[in-house]
Amino acid sequence: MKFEAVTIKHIAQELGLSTSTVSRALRDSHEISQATKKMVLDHAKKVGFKPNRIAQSLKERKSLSIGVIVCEIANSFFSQVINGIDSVAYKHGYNVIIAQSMESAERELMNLEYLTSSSIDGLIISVSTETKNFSYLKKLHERGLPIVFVDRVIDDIETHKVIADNYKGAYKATKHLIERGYKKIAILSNNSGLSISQERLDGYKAALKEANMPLRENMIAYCDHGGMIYNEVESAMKMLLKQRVKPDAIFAGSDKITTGCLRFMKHKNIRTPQDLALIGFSNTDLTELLNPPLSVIKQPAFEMGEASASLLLSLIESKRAQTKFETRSQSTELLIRKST
Amino acid sequence: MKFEAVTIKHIAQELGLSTSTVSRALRDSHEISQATKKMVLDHAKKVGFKPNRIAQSLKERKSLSIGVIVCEIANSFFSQVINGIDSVAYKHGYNVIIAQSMESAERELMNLEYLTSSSIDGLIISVSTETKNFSYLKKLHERGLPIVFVDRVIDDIETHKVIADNYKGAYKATKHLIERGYKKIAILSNNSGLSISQERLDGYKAALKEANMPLRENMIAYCDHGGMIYNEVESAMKMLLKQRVKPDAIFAGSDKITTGCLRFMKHKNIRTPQDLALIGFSNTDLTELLNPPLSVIKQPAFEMGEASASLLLSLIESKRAQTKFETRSQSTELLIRKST
DNA sequence: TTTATTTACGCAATCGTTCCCGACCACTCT
DNA sequence: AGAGTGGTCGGGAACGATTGCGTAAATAAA
Repeated sequence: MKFEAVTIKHIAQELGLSTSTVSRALRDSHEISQATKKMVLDHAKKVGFKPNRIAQSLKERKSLSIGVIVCEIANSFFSQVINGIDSVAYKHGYNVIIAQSMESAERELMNLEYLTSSSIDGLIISVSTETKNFSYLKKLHERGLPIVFVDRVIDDIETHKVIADNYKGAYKATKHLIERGYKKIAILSNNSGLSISQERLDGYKAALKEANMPLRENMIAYCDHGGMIYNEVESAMKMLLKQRVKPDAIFAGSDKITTGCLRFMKHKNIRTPQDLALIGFSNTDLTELLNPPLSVIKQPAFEMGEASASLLLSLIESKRAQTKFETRSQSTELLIRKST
Repeated sequence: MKFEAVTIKHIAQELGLSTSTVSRALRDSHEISQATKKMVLDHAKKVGFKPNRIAQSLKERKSLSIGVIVCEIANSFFSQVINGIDSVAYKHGYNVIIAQSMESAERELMNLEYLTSSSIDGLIISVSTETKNFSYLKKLHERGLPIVFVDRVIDDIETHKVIADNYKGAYKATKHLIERGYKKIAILSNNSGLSISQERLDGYKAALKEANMPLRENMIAYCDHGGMIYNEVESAMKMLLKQRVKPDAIFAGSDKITTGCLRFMKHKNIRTPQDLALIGFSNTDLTELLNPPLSVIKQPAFEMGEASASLLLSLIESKRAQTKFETRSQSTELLIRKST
């Protein structure tokens, strides 16, 4: 079934004008008389004319849409980021096309190929945990596609990046645990290949070092898919708890890892914080309602989305190729509650 | 800055062929020799040719993208719905363009106008709480735009609809409360203009009636924006608790109302379920980790997204105008935990 | 009155693909 | 030998909107 739209050509015919005149009248060109303009505008309104954006895109060589690739929409952090992106894009008349990688490099690549076949003017991406090969992304960037990284960035590609201050966030969380008197602090990190994982790990290490506490390698565990699969968290936790020296506190490196961890403790009847304290990165607005209310590091997700959209739009709308790029690091918030 | 793409014309020139031949070779037409096909395909691959989807859209009069309008992405129910939509759309080579109404009818209309200016082939929408005037939507539908409603439907418009079995869900929840011995069951409903609100209210009433319990009008309160604003929930709750006969149980009509309600109780130090029981519609996967673990009615959000996308695609791809439409009602799940 | 300038509009090309017509060649069949 | 038949390919017109250029009429300047 077809959706018959009214075009400029219809208006031209019905009014006995040329398409050029109609087009110019609609765009309020100075070379069209007031009388004609009014006639065209009135008629356009009457028949409900809406310019065909596809045709405009083809002509203008831009689509007024931006692509967004995240691992998963149904993740509080990313949905908030998208919300921020959308709010800025909407204001500037851009569409947001969303694709999910589901933490799969293959799917990410397919989304990338699909989105970039001239249907987006720019891209905001948070790479998947699996992504090891950036060549396609790099090629796109070299060929001039405006790209902004958010959260999970790729150092090799020089462009705008928007991140949370992961180092400081992790540092603050770890320091908080130390101040609370915990001695054996384990970290449940996201995939080690991710920029955020490294930064958070560094923050963790720095806090330990500052307190002259030993850095034990067996206190570091990884969830390669960021906790998207619960099993991953479960086995990592089991591994940590099997050690001779068991941790007395856990620092979790992502939203899903944090809640997964809490879920694990609940299943195993591990009391929090008496048996094991827990703090982690998380952006759900439900943390204070949890049992126990979770101490968390919260990222300014919405603001990060806004920032990346602004930066992307500035890239898209700048006339010449940019050479100066910025990395915006936004500060995290430490919310101390009952779990530590 | 511009992203210079390689076109069919470039390939034609470099190979000394016409654009028609190249186009046909790429589309594996029978009227092109194997030799030429191979040559074109190889060269296309070498130079990284990707057909310009905008041009294809213009020519084919379809964009291979579907629009989705929901009130808010950062809402667990809707993000799961979108996830379901995306999974089906992706498989069929469609893009998903997401817009948020933020429960504002005005914004919904703007999104609608924008998306439908020939840039989407079909629409999946869950109307905003504010939407009272469906005329624009109706006009679009009459003009042939394939539309599928999900969750919040409009009865007046005849098309496919995907909903949860709200009546039964609410009935089950209320009945559960009754069986637990609660006598004064209040309902905190979403905006009364919404289809889902009516259905849920009806389920609630039916359960009361079946148990020969009185239906008290002052046990019914509304949150006009579905709990998106916490204040709304707060004042509704205050109103309910100010009554001479105070409720001993609350049935909350949406995700945000449910958690908002729990938040309110926590702030006011109202113990759950001793002072006041709570059950509600919710789709966060954190409910069992809450304090107390929440009894909830869970909707098959992902599946609802899948279903609406399938139905929409069948509408889009059907040759002639459909006249027979279905309303898929998917059953909800009652998860009994500690809050009741 | 003649020339210069403005005003107001139309023609046609363009964006990248697709596809309807032909056209041309090499065969095959009467 | 002439007509018919496939097999391959190119020309060119779409799709809908934009825009440089050309030009007629209207007006101003000389």
